[in-house]
Amino acid sequence: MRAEAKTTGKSPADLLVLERFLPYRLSILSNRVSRAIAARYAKAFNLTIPEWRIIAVLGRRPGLTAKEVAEATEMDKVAVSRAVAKLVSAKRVSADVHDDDGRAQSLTLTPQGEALHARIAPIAIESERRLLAALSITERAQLDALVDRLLAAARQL
Amino acid sequence: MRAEAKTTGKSPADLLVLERFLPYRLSILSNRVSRAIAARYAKAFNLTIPEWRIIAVLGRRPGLTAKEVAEATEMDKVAVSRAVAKLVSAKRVSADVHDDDGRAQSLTLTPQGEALHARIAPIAIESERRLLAALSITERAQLDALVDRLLAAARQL
DNA sequence: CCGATTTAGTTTCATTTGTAACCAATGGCA
DNA sequence: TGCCATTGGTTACAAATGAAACTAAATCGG
Repeated sequence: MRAEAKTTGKSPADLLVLERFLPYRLSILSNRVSRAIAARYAKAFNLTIPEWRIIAVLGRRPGLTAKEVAEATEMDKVAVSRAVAKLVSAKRVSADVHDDDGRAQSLTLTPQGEALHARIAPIAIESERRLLAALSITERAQLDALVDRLLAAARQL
Repeated sequence: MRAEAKTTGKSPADLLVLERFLPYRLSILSNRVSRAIAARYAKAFNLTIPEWRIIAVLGRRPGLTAKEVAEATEMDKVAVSRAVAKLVSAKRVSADVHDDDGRAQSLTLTPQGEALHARIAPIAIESERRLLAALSITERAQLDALVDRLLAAARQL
């Protein structure tokens, strides 16, 4: 046992235990979950996570511009641009010049994109269901509320 | 309004709302938090997140091998190898051949590494504190328990 | 209407990350 | 003892990501 002189004995190591550190745990949790889900569609459909997010958003809100997609998915515009390019060349998304802005493009799922969406959405939902199976209904509601609050708090960090 | 024939009217889009999808929200949350914290030390100390994790773990548990560090931080061994290489060349970590295995190395913080740890740990703790300030004590306990359960559940996904 | 500024999206280049192949030391075990 | 499968760690190469510069269309001020 190392002498601690007359201090409190609190060293940084006592205060910061990585395994209990919330940011670290959130990162691990998020990675585990994303990887598990992506594993179920990535190779099979040749689809990356950013691409899938765009499909998901366009499925519900067709006609968004790239900028709007970027806002809705919280991806940056470069990521959106690249993913959209791949989706368009795979004929999963069509990009038409926006009616009243020649720079912007109006993005929509093609029938193939729709079909893909229809196939993957259930897989995603099912994964979420399996994850949440570990919690009771009440706990799910708690979790939901807590995550909302943390998301808001994290925005101001 | 589009006709829905005689089905239930539930399309994948109704079921999967990205903004409410837990895996997506966890990903956003984790990114926001990690970026906010990293912003406070990354440039100032020229330290990446993986490097920081290794420092944090070695601070509490000196003498671990690269493999053990990889397990403790849930990083893969390549990431550990690279980060350790940088840390060693920056003289923040020392790597000595392990006593009873010539392949393995025993990793410890140098005095400089210790000093860095002592400076960053409080920053990290403070960030976590600020994030958790959004929650009551009870809620923090709830969150902790929920995250534990989800981490376990996610492992089996 | 014309030039200056802003905005949508793309491209380029450097860095990071992931996967697989690899090297070297170890631990059976015949 | 001497071979072979395993394990700790690194290297090499490809793909993903991020920051900044860039193009082109739109808006604003005069």
